[in-house]
Amino acid sequence: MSSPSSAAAVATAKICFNSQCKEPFPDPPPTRRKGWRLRSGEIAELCDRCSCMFEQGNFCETFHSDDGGWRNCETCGKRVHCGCIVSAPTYVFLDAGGVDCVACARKSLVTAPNQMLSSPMLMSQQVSERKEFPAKSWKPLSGPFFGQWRQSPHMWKMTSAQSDLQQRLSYEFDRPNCIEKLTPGGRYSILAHEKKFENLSERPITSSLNNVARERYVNSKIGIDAASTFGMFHGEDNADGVQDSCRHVGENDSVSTRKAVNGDPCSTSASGANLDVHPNSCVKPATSSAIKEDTSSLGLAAPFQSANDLKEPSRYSNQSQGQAGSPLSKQFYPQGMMDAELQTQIRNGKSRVDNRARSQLLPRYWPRITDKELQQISGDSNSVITPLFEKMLSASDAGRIGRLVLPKKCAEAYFPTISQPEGLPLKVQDANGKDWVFQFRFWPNNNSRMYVLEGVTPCIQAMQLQAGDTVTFSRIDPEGKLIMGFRKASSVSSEQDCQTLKSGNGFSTPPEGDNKGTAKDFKGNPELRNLINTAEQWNCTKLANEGLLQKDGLNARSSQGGRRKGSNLGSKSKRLRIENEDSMELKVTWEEAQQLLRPPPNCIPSVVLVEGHEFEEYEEAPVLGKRTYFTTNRSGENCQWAQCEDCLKWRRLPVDALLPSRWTCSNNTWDSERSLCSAAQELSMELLAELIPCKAGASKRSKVKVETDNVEVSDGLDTLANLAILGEGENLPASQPTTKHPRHRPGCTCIVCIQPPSGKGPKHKQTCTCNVCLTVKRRFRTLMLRREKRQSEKEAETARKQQKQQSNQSPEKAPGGNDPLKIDIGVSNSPQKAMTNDEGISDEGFERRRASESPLKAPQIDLNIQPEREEEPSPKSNSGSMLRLLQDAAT
DNA sequence: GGCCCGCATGGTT
DNA sequence: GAACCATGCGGGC
Repeated sequence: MSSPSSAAAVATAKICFNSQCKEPFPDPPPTRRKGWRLRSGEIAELCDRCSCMFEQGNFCETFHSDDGGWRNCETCGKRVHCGCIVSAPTYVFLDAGGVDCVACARKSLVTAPNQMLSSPMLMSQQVSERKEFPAKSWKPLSGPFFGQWRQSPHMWKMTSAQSDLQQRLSYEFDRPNCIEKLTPGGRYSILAHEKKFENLSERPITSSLNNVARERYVNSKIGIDAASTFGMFHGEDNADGVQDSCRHVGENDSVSTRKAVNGDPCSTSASGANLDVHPNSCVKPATSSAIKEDTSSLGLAAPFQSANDLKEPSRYSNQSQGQAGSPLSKQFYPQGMMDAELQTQIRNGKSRVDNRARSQLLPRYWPRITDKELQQISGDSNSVITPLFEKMLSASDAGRIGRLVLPKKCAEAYFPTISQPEGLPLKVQDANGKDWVFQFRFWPNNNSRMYVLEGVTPCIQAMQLQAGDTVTFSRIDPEGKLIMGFRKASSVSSEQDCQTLKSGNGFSTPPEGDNKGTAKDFKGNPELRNLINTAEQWNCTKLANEGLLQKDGLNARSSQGGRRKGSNLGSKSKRLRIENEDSMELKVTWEEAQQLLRPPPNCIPSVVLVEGHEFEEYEEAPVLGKRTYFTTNRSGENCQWAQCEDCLKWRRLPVDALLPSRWTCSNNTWDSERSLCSAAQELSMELLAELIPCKAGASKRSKVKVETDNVEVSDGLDTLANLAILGEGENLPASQPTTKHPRHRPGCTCIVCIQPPSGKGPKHKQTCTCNVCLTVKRRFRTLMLRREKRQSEKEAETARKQQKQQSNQSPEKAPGGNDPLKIDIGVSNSPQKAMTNDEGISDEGFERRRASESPLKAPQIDLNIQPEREEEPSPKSNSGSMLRLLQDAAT
């Protein structure tokens, strides 16, 4: 069992820690020969051979084959040793009994995520696969995840004691140091942990070890590392006066964890009050609370605290197999980051994040990376991805400024502490493995801070991100790297994602399944959204299910990261919006806009059912009527009020009156006395103001301005309504709603939104066979066939008329002149721009599109349309256009 | 004049 | 009402 190398250096040799080997080896060894973590917190020093076996996971098979404790993996049947310190991290106790080897446990983690598997604890336990010290080893324990991430109800329901135990177990087994590289860690249930600790508790506890451990964690800001290594350390707790109640190793461990979490040596030694919790008993609320807070603080800064450990190799290296200076530190601590400040923070055990931060991270920042994605990121390696947070890019984030505003709590939780506005360089790796260095800094702001990542533009551009897309920050262990992934706003329904949910180069999140708690609504059914939105576009469809629409609108806000009202506009489009006073004033809600829709003349809408939702569909585009206001007088009589476009006087109308978008007194066929603008107004403005608050007393424009509180759900058609109002008497360009996209929120998954504004990038191809495209094409085909038929009939009819009345007919009165669609041609100054440009459709493209649009081209809703292509001469012939459309649709 | 930096403002939660 | 945060905006280069 001797090796030549070791024999050559017997004089200064150490003896292999393996009692069945005892092979001497040089001291210091030429190569690192680290084994498992000892109860003392140190690492067993092994000879080359044993070390190799240990690293390969064959140690027990080699040396403990005759020992007891062998069991079979419930999944693969592989023999698993469960009877020694070396094997402790190589198996997982199953809830239903039995054990799984870590490999199987890990698989089950991926394939059958459940509340436990999704829990931070489990994630952390995956870390047990790490070879090297994971900076985050105890991070899950602390809590960014424990309570923020996923926030599994299960987790929330756990008692404090359970939480504590989980945390403790989590970090203990999360620690690569103690687990060394054995096999990949898998999921651990609480039971498993408890059992494991029971096993551990059988080991003798020596006072010396306790002292060692105690000293270690007292000295170290992250004493938790030392104290938590193994349950044995809890002997030290005894020294604190809690020994009697902490006989159980697991319990003791729990206690020591808490103490360590305090990060305060004093509290450690004098924290008896905090320690008098029986291991198996439920932690008293007060104690638990205090503990949690401490814990959270530690955890939130975990990676960096860990890095701090690295900065103090003298104390930590022993525990971490001399990993000081490991890539971890480099990753998390770029040179500039390794500053005294950081050390000070670490030494002081200060936590930048309190429990509040942990628990109050807004749901919109919760990472929504699925296990699947995690697996994709980590690949087949033993890397463990820990989602930290995500953020939907704002316009300014994705703009040229190159500054990504970080949510404060996220920044403080997961990024290094910075005390100077200059901040620190932060190395982040994108999903392609490319490293980026951003400047992580902050601005003082209202006695607070605004954290930003500077220099993100190249990265943003490389990932082809834009406002509305989501960037995700994760940490990959054991490297400890920060990973910046992304999720395109359209990914949930984009072609590729529809089919494979591929993450691409980012971590696209599947539309469903993972957003159980937060992003439901239509987010959970993007195709439905698409269909609805598409229907809006194509047919000016009126969604019968208003509740659905509301959901839609709300969803856009809630599930898409809580975009603010009106904040989805980029600076440019916002300027446009501001400059357009009318646009600003003329906001109407979705419902109001819906009310303005009028069926096209002589057209009976047909109700179609799309995925269970009714759509009122017109074969011809509806027109927008004039907005009116309904009132009820004291006698209970209902009436309707409308304002003359010319004199601005308000006229009372029957409730069933439907007005064209431009309505004047002369159109007042219901009240001949007031059919002239010269006629006095029936009611004074004061009375009207009472009847129609906020409307009658305002200017022409603002009279119809509607409070914007409900705008969130109105975004879709507010501009549509504006068109009607601003249209100055002209019908809504019937075709426009079909080709121009109402303002959707970033992240909107409708088929229009998923198209990049620039026309670049992935988009739905003509051959796309996703449900959205198929449905759209099918319906489009039907519509076009009908339309073509009708058109030819009209043309024939018009031709006949022309022959008869040629002398009286205006040359412009072309066939189909009565077609309301025709009127739309003349509408060129409508503020359609506002409808689209905020969501990414470029102004130029929009202008071009608008310029080239013809009503009959309207149905040509090539949702993948490119502005450049729009410049192509528009077919004069309707039929030609139709043909082309049909061809497209047929593909 | 354009860009960048840093702070201020104000809407939103 | 406080905190957060998107973005506006002024000043400097």
